[in-house]
Amino acid sequence: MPRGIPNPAAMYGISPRAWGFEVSIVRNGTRYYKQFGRASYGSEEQALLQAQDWRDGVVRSVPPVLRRTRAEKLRVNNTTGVSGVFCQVASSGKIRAWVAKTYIGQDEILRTDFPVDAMGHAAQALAIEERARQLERMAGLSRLHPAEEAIRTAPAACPAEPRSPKRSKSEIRRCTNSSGVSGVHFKSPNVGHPGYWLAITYTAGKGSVSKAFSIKEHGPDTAKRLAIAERERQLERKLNATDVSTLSPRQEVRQQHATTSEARQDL
DNA sequence: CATCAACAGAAGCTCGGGTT
DNA sequence: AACCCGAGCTTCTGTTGATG
Repeated sequence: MPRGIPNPAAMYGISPRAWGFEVSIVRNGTRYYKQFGRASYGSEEQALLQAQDWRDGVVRSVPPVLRRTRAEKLRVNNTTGVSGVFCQVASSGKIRAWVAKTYIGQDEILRTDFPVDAMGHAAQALAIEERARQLERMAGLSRLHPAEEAIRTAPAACPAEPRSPKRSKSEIRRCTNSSGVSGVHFKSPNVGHPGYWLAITYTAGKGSVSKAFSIKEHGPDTAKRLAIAERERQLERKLNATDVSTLSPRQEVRQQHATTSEARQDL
């Protein structure tokens, strides 16, 4: 999708990525973003559904600013101190008129001139008053994406399709995984060796723990089963040890980020 | 000119698999 | 069992072009 052209409604704020989908929506200078990987949610469909759910939550909980609020905000190039009011200067440098101008819509732009010749010093005050009247006619919220309003005003319906919970990184099975279970692989040190199944789990800052189950001792099926069970125990120990008090500053920031994201989702 | 959607990619974490 | 490297995945920030 070329830049500047809005996505179709279903994909509002959502960009497809090689690994899944990314949601990115900006409200009043704050960017709300979250990524939904295929691997984390089980399938492309689940990743998209959950991306849409999260986006809808953001759109509902953070509405655009009022059009009037936006119109009243002073731009850096404003020279009069009142938004929508400016003076028209003649080529001689003399102020010709004070003007009140308000953009109501594409086919309705309000504009009233107050010539200084006819009205004298009152022209400026009259223009400011006129601008206030013009703003009275400006209603509603800022228009953003064509789909924004429909999403915001639609009731948050119960999803027809069930949502699968997000998996932790440790639970994600890479496309290169050969065993079918993340963190469990078959090892064969050399040609003559019958090999063994290895359960291995990495923990940031602590390195990895691993345990091997020899084919010679347990047989291929039992060794694999034991490795899978060991991997589950390793994950359990890892999750139990991941207490907030033990997190590194960076991890803590991430944890807080995730929490605020979820809180937003609950709004 | 500010704000937004859409896009792009760097950086860091984690895992798989080979090797010792 | 441990180490190492390359690659997958996530997080986060920067850029571009449209719009009002």
